[in-house]
This record gives sequence, structure tokens and C-alpha cells, in this order.
Amino acid sequence: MQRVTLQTIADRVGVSRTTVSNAFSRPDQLNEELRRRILEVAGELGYPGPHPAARTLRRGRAGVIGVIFTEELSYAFADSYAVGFLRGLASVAEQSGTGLHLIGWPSPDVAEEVIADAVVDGFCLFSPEGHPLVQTVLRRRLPVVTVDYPYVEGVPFVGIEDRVAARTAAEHVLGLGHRRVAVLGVQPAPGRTDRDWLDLDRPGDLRFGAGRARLAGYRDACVAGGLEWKDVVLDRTANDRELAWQAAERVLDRIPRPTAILAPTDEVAFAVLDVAAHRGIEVPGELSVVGFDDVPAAAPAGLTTVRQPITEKGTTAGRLLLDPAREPAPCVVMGTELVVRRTTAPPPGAIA
Amino acid sequence: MQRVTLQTIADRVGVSRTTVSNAFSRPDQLNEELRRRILEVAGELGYPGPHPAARTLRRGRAGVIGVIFTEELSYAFADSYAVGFLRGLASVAEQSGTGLHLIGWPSPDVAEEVIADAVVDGFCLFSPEGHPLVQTVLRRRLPVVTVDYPYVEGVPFVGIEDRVAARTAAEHVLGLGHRRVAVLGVQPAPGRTDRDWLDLDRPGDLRFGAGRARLAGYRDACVAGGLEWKDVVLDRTANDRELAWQAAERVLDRIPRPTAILAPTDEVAFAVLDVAAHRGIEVPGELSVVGFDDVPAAAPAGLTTVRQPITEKGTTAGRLLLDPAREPAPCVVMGTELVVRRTTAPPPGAIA
DNA sequence: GTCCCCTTCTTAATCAATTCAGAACTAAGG
DNA sequence: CCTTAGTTCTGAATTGATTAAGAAGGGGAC
Repeated sequence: MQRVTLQTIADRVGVSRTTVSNAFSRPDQLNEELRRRILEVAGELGYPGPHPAARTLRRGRAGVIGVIFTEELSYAFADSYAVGFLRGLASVAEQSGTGLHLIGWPSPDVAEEVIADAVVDGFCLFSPEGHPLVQTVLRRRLPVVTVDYPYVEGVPFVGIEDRVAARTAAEHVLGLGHRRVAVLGVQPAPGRTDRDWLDLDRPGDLRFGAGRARLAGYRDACVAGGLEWKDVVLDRTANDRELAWQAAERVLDRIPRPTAILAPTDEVAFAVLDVAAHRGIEVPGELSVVGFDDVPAAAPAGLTTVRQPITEKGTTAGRLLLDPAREPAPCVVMGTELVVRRTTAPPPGAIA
Repeated sequence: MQRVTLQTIADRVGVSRTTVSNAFSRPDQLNEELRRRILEVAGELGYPGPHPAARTLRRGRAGVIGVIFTEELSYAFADSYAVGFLRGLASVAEQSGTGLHLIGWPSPDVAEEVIADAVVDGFCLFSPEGHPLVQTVLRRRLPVVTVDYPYVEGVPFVGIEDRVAARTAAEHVLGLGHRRVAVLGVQPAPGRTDRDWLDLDRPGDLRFGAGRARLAGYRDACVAGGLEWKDVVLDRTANDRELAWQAAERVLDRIPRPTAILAPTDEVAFAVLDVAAHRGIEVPGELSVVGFDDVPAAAPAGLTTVRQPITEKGTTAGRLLLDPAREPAPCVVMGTELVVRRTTAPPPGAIA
């Protein structure tokens, strides 16, 4: 059984391949009556429609943009921040009939292959933790926009001032009078690295984006507030419920216990709140907690956090990708805002 | 400036196009030294690698599967059930280097076009509410698996026994002694239909899948339990925070107030719990609530609900799609389980 | 010396469409 | 009657690769 192509139909109807193509793609180019006959024959033969790959090849447009994650795809869906971003991106993409091709990172090799093989019109690098595959992506010479990290000269960018934003969060807590402060850092998913990225003075590395920047912001505020950075309780975790829970336990078991915890993401902050509830530690009476992102669940939970325009980041990235390229490459830095809710208060024993 | 293709490189190096192709795709087919030279020239010329569309065309394999949603993509990311499913699907897809092409449904026309134009090796129809685009999808004559709804003869299927599962949920509540029961139904996103789908005796329609089945299950239990179906408070909502909230308000404002609410999804159940909390209605003292799905947030919230294997549905669907086709088309019906937690109890005034 | 195989490379066909330039014909305007 | 325009269709070129078949050359076995 031979495959059914435009030619098959053309032969059957007795017209040229061009005419059949027009019947599908440019109805105004042929007689309505003939077109009906062609479509009818196509139906009889079970023609699946013009072959998308052939069409893409000839037209030079795929109608799809690739979204690349630093982590496994499953992780992307598990994280509210990522989900919110995708929501924004999807909403502008679907307006122009553009699909999303999601690309995860099961292993560097596979990712590299998938990126090289993706039938797309452009890429969105969504990488809160920086992205080691930037070069692979740039090699494709397609429009690209990076989100959060890394910032690459000449490549459109969307992000926030992580360091500054983190600093305001820390200042809020210090301003309330806290002196025993703990800071949690996110690192890329477990096993991704064994280097001591908590060392903020080590030169930059694409792999550690927002996480390190936020950490640096916390330090800025602590140092400015008269705390020794080495006295601040420091621990690391990943943006993963299980690991965050463990980190929260470690920090809350410290003696003396910190009176405030700065979490690098809301997900981590929730883990801290859960552990505190389990331990019977009162929030904010005995413990203040600050998150980062202001994911949808933060408001109902009463979490004090730094709001960033999650969905808007997505829509902006989408527009940058779909709009005709501009010079110079746009670099959009969005605003953030500290949202004080019910998980922060003066430390116990403070004068009210 | 001419585009750089295999031919450009071939001419420059002085070899045939085939050899250059082999340098990229079949390294064992040529001399290592020559290969190095070819790649070097490719680098100098800024060759972006073999064109994916051309490659796909020739090879007949895209390395991508399309996932089609009944609703807008943004909605897909907002719903924990969908997210969980995608997580499962993504995990098996990425193992075989297969990408996911997500296709939403901004409007029927656009969706139709996107489906026709998607460069994919198969489709997964993810449609808790049934899917009017099945025909469009089948026309592509690619492997397909439908999830939840609809079941199409000859097409692999993954789902659960929604009606039976819903029935056990209702039986649980009735068994506790509740007689004033309210049932909420999900319908597709607002504006998708104006037909009275709450009429369970109306003949089936692809558009109304799990929602109606669950509703029917609730009715089964009520009728069997000696309640008149017309005495059961019935309201409709969509699987959307805002609309669910409004529906919950309507139902809780009824006089006499229902003592138990059966929600068609956990998302809707959460809305009911929120409204109850706002109204100062005690759960489960004054009101019992049952959800459906057992999304991750259900456990911490203590929600009594029907568990279905969300992520496993995704992995199963993925395997069905990627594995060589089998005859007859597999039809996987997965198990469900009532999980009783802290949102259900006997009605107020019942004998303890 | 001949035969056979292996490695390395080339030629030509193929994948399934789109698009540009132009042909054939009809209809209208002057 | 000639010109111009408009509609409808065709032929050939083009998109950028992969692949099967085959040629050229070298080396080893007999």
C-alpha cells in the first residue's frame, strides 16, 4: 500500500500537483467546483493532509517555539513558578496559532540531541538556575530569549533583579529585629553538581543563576545590617518538596534556633512552614519565614514573600520571541515587590 | 548572504554532500581526519546543523508527540490533575529522547490548524471532558491514545471507571448519614456550551466526559440510598478557582444548607472548603466535603477524595504511544480508591 | 597473480510539499 | 478588432537533508 500524497490525488483527479496543493492551502486560487472534487477524492483516499514536515521545510516556518528547561520536564510541571511562567507564554503563543515544544533535560546528551532536532522557529530558555546548553541553542541560529539566567550579550532577556529583591526581603526581617537569621539556598536538582556554589565569591558560573543572586542579596542586607555573614545559618536545598523538608529540619534543629528563615523560593518556604507546624513552632510568634516568587498558593497561606510578575514574564518572553527582531536585543528587567503577610513578625522577646 | 547547508560545506571542503551528512549523522562512515575537517569548516561557516524539518521529512520520524488539551493551554498548567498527568507522560517521553508538543485550544479553528500542522509521531488526546477534535486527529493517521474521554473503537485508551468511583464517594457520605446532599458538576470551560448537560438522560456527547460520568455515579448512589435525585441540590461549575468559588457560595447559601457536598474535582472541593472557612462553617462538623482526583494538595489539606493514579495514567499513555502498535488496541482502565481523610464526618445531630 | 573484502567516498533517487513564472482561456473596454 | 485584465491551471525549480547502490583503492589470503 502506497502512501497517499498530493501527487496521488493529482493523478486521480487529473490535475497538477500544484492545483491539489492550492486546494488545501490557497482555496482562492482555484475553481470552487474543482476544489470540492479534489477534497472529495482526498477524503476517499484517506489523505492525511499536507505533510507538516514537508510544508515546514518549504515554507521555512514551523509554527512552534521550543521551551527549554534546565531540569527534567516533570520537575517543570511540579513547580508553581514554572507553571505560572508557562501559562503566560502559552497564552501569547496560542493567540498566534503557535505551539509549544517543551524540552526537558533528562541528560546532557539527550537534551543536546533534542535541541538540535527540534522543528521550531525559536527557543525560550527558561532557566532560573542558569543554563549550560546555551551554546547548543545558539548554534541553531534561531531567535532566542533567555529567562532569568543567563544574560547573554545580544540575546533578548527577561528577568528580575534577584539580588536587589532578595535584599529587601532580608532587610524586612532585620528591620523587625531578628538577629538569628537562617538562609536557605537553592541549587540545581540533586546530583547536578558537587561544587561549592555557596561560596559567593567564586567567579560566576552559568549553572547558578537566581539562586546565587538571591543569596548574594541576603548577604548584602545582613552585612549592611551589622550581622557577620559567617554567623548567619546557611544551608542548601533544591526546589523540591522532599529535599526542602530535610533542609528545613536541619535548620530548625539548630541550637540556638534561628528566629527567621529566608527561603529562596515559596516552595521551600512552604516546606519550612510545614516542618514548623509539625514541630509545634509558632509562626510568626517564634519563627518568621519569608519566601520568594509569590506563587498562587502564597496568598492563601499568608506567606510573606517577594512578588515577581510570574505570568507576565511568560507573556513578555513570548512576545519577544514572536515579534520581529529588534535592535538592540531587548533586555526586560521586571519589578518586584515585598508582600508582607502573616508569616513575619518581630522575634520573640522583642519590645512591641 | 546565502543560507549554509550541507552543500555549502561540501563544496568548501571538496567532498560530496553525502559525506558531510555522514560526518554529522554517521561518524563511522568516514575517515576521522576528514570528519574533523568537515566539522571545522562547518563551525567556521556557522552551520546550524542538519535542518530538522528536512531530516524529519526524509527519516519519517519527528521524535515528538503531540499532547492535545480540550481547553486553553494555560488552563492545563493551572490544573493539578493535568500537571500530574503531564509529569508522567514527560517522564517516559524523555527517556526515549522524545519531546512533547503541547497543543491547546484557543479556538476550534486554530486548534484544527495546529493539529494538521504539527510535526509529530503521534497524539495523546488528554480530555477529561471529551474531545470534539477527535476526527481531526484521526485524520492524520498517526498513532493516537485517548485519555479519559472519549473512548473510540480501535484507538488505545487510558482511563478510570469514573461512574463507579463517584458512586463510592457518594456512598461514603450517605453511609455517614447525610440526607441533605449537594452535587457539583464540572462542565467544560465557560462559554463552551449552553446545552443542558446536567440532564443525565440526554444521549451522550463527546464533549462531556468524566464530568457527566461522575455525576451519574453520584446519582446511582443517591437513588440506591433512597434519596430522590430531584431533592439533591445540583449546581454546575467549571474546574476554575473563580467559578468554583461562586458555585460553592450558591450552594452554601441554600436554605436548608446541605450537610455534604460532592465535588467533581479536588480543585472544586478546595473552593468549597475556602468558602466554608470564610463563612465560618465548620468542616467536618457542620459540612462534609468530598473531592475527586487526590491531587498532591489533597493530602495536606486533609481532603476526603477519590484517588486515581494520575501520574501513572501519564506514563501508561506514553508507553502506549511509543511502543509498537499492538492488536487489538489496548484499553487500560485503572483502579481508583476512596481516601477518607478529615473533611467527612456524620452530619450534625447524628447519633454518634 | 587473482580473488575477495573492507574502508572510504560519490552518484542519483527520494522524502512531500510550496512557489514563481507563465500558458490558455474568457470577458470587458475602447 | 485589438488590448488589457482576470481567472484558472500547469511545469519546473526549490526546500535540505538521508539512503541505497556502487565505484575506487588498498590489503590480505591463497
